[in-house]
Amino acid sequence: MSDTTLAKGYEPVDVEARWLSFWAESGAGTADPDADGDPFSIVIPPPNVTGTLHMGHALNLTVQDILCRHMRQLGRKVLWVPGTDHAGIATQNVVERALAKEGSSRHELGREAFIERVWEWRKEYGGKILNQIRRMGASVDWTRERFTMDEGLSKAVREVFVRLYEEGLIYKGDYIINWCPRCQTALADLEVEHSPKKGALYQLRYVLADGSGELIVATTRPETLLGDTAVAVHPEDERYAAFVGKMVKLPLVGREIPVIADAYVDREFGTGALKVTPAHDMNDFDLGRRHNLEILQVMDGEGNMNAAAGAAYQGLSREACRKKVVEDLKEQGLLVSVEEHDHSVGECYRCKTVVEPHVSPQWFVKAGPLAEVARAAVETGRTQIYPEQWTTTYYHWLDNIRDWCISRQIWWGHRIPAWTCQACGKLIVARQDPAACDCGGALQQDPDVLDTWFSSALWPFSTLGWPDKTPELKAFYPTSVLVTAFDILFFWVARMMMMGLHFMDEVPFRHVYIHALVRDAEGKKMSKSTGNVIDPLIMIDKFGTDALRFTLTAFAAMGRDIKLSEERIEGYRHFVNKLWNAARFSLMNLPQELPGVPLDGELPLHHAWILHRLEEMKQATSAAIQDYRFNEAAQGLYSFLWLEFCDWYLEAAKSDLSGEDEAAKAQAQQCLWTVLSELLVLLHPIMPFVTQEIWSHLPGHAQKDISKVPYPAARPQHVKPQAVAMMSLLQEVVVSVRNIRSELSISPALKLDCLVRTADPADLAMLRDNERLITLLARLGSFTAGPDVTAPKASASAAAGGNAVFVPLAGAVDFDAELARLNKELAKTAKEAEIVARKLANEDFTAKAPAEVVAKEREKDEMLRGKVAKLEELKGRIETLKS
RNA sequence: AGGACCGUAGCUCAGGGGGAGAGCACUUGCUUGACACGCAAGGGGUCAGGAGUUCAAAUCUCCUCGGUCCUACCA
Repeated sequence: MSDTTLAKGYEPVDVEARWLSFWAESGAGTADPDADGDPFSIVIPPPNVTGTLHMGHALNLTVQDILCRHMRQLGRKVLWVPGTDHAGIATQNVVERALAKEGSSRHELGREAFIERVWEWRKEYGGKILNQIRRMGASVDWTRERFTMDEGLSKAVREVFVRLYEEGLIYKGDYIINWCPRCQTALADLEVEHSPKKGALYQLRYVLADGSGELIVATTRPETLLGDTAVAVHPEDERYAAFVGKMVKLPLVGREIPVIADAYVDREFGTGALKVTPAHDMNDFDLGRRHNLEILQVMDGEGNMNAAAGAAYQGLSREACRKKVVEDLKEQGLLVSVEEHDHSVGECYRCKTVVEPHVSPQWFVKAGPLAEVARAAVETGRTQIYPEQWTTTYYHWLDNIRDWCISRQIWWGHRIPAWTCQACGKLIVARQDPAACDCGGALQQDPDVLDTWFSSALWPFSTLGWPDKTPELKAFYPTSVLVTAFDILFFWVARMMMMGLHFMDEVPFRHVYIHALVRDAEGKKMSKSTGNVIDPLIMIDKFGTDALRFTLTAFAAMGRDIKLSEERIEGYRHFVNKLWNAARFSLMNLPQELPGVPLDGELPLHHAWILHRLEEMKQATSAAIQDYRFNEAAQGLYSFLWLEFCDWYLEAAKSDLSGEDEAAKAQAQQCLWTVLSELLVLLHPIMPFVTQEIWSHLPGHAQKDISKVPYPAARPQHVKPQAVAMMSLLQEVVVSVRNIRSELSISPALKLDCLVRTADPADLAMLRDNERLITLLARLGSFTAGPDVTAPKASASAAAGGNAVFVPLAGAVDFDAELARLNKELAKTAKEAEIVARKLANEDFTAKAPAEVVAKEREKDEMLRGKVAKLEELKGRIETLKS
């Protein structure tokens, strides 16, 4: 497989396809519960089966994959469970739309045939998203893929439902819930989205039945007056004290309803008198229960007025009814005023229809006791949330939690395991479908299904086989970390916490990592309707998976949203290509058989320096990934590869690789191979494909699958911080020559000479040792360093540290240009020197600041003084020459 | 109403008590033996504003202004 030539540019398409099938065949992600090593496990946030991959998924998958791949490198036993969610309402809507196109409907098909149809749909489209997960390079365990409607997971759902019912934590009752008249189903509070709407505030006249006065009430929904069963005022409101206990005549209807007193009423709002419609308003419902008011429904499930609304209004839609009611009131002189009023209106999160509060028999989970435990688990640190700021949000939601409505009047989902006896009316909740009631009566199963999030809440343990006692459950629960975006913190994370703690007696995950939301370049949330979606697959086809993954990683700073644009991904493709070309160059200079030179003892500066920096990168990269600082890992590797490895090390190594010194050449090959190999392993979790492709061409590796290569061990003998200081002096000398060349417009082709005068023995030794290197990097004809180097008359000069750098110029020197150049550098350096000097002059600083800070400042002071002095001297020299 | 986050180079953003950074864009010069998806050298900042804590503040605290988002309520 080893091959020393690579194509000139990196072409991701073939490479990715090749390694995807390689990893699929080798079962790269397959976990072994009995293997050695500390377990590390993640369950994927299951995307909707019928959905397609969006950028949020792409980021989510990238983060999880980096963690999993890195943990494998560290020798952990890793399980990453993939899967999908049945997304009840959303999926049912999609299939219903398809049916509508065919001129059919679910009612025409009937329940069983419809469900059959959804399964077919799932079979056809459910594979799409899984394939997209594959394309992202996600190293999940495909042998353990799950779907929320699988047999095993359905069993878990039923077990949980029955147990919660037996424990009194699930109950059924007639309550007011959010109802979507279009989807024809109940919605949980969370599934209602509020958006501000322009509306009107109507003031209506309610006349006392005994004719002794009138009350003006304010309302935004005049049509609901048909269902009013009281008028409420604040008990301490003097304006209305006399009215309490009396009856008023309901306008248009004529029914007499009581005036009640309740502290809920806000005296400041409107007129301070509130019409009470228990059947059609959440707060009125509570009010009605407190005062034993009749619950009068005047609307049906489709949002149309029913018989109870009266003959004049029956059959009208809620919108039409409002118009007619207002007209009728106006006619009768009962409409006092109409003013504009902005308020927020609840909409169905799936279809955006205005939600109608609706009283109906529903199933609820008593959330309080579960929430308390879920809160405590985070408080005591059993589960940690990253970034930490989200814990406040998590607490706040749990502290104000209301019972969770879990029944949905749709067909696609887990059917509620409850039966009512047609004979005696007994309610049976059971694990196994019962045949008949004890009384012998026939049973009818509850037609409703469960909220999709009910099954999602069990995901961390249901996917591992619960309620059976499986090896997976034993080895991998609790999972290590949950990776998700904040928008499902309540929907999903909090509920998994509740269920996991209740049924497993242990948190579902040790950590929760909340990552960014991916937005468009303007910071708007990407959505199909706005048309600002960037399709990850199109980006993958265009720039490659690695470029996309690296982009997302580099921008994935904790607690921040990502503004993504195509140009950015394109930019990181250049980085992938840079790596490719660095490898290409390396391979051109590496033999098939590694020389096997040991890299110890005193090494030439550039080798010692890059090996030291590599040690730092190894330490920093792993630490950053384990702390969820993915952007730091990516940015560190980016600048190491580009600005250090490519710009300096490879250039420096050219002097060895193309030279005649065979020993130096062999040593350089060994060092280059070592750094490149380990760098590939470091980059692999972020960019699996390109690193694998290069790896497969590199000689000397028995393990051809880079995903199986352990993280490189630390080499303490290569930690040499002095090498960094020496290398930066070398760089400073080289840069100063390049600067002279550039600013004095000297052709790059022209070889210059360079002389350095230095009083420092260590600097001198280094400069002399690296003559060949400096000559190459600065494109010199000759290089001389010494303690008493004299400056040729016609020469440009610069300061490198406290050393003088001279570049003799063949022709006439432009003294003015040279002076300007030196002055610029002097001004910059003098400014820095002054800041440091001022600091050191401050006695408080030298007395109170930590010793190492003061020492560092003194060192800096010395260096800057030296440089300033040198620049002044050089400047003086030019001035003398000029005159 | 309550809460969270953000304001740093033209743009997008890192950093988070001790030398103001990156990418892109910009200027200049380059067929330098992997790379023009490139190389080299540059220009560019009141770290939103104000006050405080500190020997030292872009960084911590408070206030003001501007922006984003979440939760709740809105008869």
